[in-house]
Amino acid sequence: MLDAAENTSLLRRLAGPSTGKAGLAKDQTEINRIIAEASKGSPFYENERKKDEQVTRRIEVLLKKREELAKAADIAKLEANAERLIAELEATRDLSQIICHVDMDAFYSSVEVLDNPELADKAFAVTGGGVLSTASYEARKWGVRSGMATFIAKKLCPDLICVAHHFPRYIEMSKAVMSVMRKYDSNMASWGLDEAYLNLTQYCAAHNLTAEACVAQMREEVHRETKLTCSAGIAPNKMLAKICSDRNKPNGQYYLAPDRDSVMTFTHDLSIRKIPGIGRVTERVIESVGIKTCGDIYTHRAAISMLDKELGLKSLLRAYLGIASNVVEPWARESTKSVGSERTFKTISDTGRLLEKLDEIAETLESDLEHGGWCGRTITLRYKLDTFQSFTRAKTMDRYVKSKQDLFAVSTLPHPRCRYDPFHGIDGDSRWAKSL
DNA sequence: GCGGATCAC
DNA sequence: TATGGTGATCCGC
Ligand SMILES: Nc1ccn([C@H]2C[C@H](O)[C@@H](COP(=O)(O)OP(=O)(O)OP(=O)(O)O)O2)c(=O)n1
Ligand SMILES: [Mg+2]
Repeated sequence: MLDAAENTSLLRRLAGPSTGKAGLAKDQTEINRIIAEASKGSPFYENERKKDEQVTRRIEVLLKKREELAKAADIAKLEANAERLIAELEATRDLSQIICHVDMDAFYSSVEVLDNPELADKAFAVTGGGVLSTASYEARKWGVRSGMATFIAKKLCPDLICVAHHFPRYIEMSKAVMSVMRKYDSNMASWGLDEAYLNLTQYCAAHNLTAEACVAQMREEVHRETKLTCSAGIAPNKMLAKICSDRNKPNGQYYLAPDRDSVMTFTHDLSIRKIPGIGRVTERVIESVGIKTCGDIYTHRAAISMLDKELGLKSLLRAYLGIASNVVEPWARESTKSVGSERTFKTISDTGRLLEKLDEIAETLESDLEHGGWCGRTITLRYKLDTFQSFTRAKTMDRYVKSKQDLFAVSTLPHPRCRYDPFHGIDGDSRWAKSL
């Protein structure tokens, strides 16, 4: 039995991020109802429900602790602690750099339209492995989202067209986009296939351009060269720029002026969920102590100060102040810490066949390691049951390894939790420290 | 160092 | 007839 609050949080978990934007063909309550209806009783749904309950327990413990600590709390002292940190952070505020975050619009979908113009303005999604990678903006009007199971998306939008993904094409188009943008900052940092951060300070100065004109020009050039549209945010640091790039999506840009007042006004009513790193679970936890917006962080600074370890006072204050890193650096090979390969497959209960499957996955990983020139010391095996529960077993070797043979060392570790359960999926995998 | 949880695309 | 793949980080032990 779910009480009303738990039910709400579970529905939100299942529905994924709602746009919050106008133009929904169905209202969000109706969307949630259809998703719950379609999911109910499935092993996936049950697993999500259990995880959601765990979070509920975690919140209960947190609130109890707050109650306990509040009895003996010296509010003035707690607030002073927060104020001290605020002053410390404020001293590091740097508004001198023009940071831009660019995010391609419905990236995989847009590439599919290039290759099949029939899809333009249609409700369609890019699928693989039973879930959607992304959906066209037409499809999003029906509540269809990234990460959603294909069969649920079809219930929300019966006319949804499903297209299988074409990764090599996305990689190719990503390269084309990135090479246009890199002309504006040779230190550009790409994030995934469809996002990038740039520091435009130098370019703007050298070409006597305002930040907004510079970004408009860059987006125009990207479109001319690739026929793809993107959205951009311009702000004094990476966190703010990323949030801004979402404001005028699709095919738009948003400029946040580099002065303290503009930044503080911007963050004041900003939902904490917009902060990169604050996802659905953290949002729920923070909301439970009365914080919904970045402005609320200041109001509740004493409580957060008290629950510093659980909530992270410093990082929340940074969100409140709109202070974050403005360093933009290109990807460096040394920053890679792990390389892995995983597959989900139909349930296998037979140990022999399971080991065969693990062999295939290890083979894939071995090949990826070879091509990338990687090796590593810690090997992690991840496996998932048909209940969707997943576990990991890791082993650190006394030398760096890369062969399939060596990867298998981890397969002989005991797996006490799954002895009597059929496997659903296994992830052969490994984590790294060093390149060859 | 290990395992679980969370997050991002 | 049905819920992906890759990589990173943080916390408590
Ligand atoms: N759970 C997810 C999220 C995203 N992607 C892929 C498909 C997207 O096209 C691409 C970029 O992710 P975005 O979050 O930027 O989403 P889109 O670019 O599709 O749409 P938007 O216009 O909202 O940026 O990454 C994925 O495979 N699985
Ligand atoms: Mg995008």
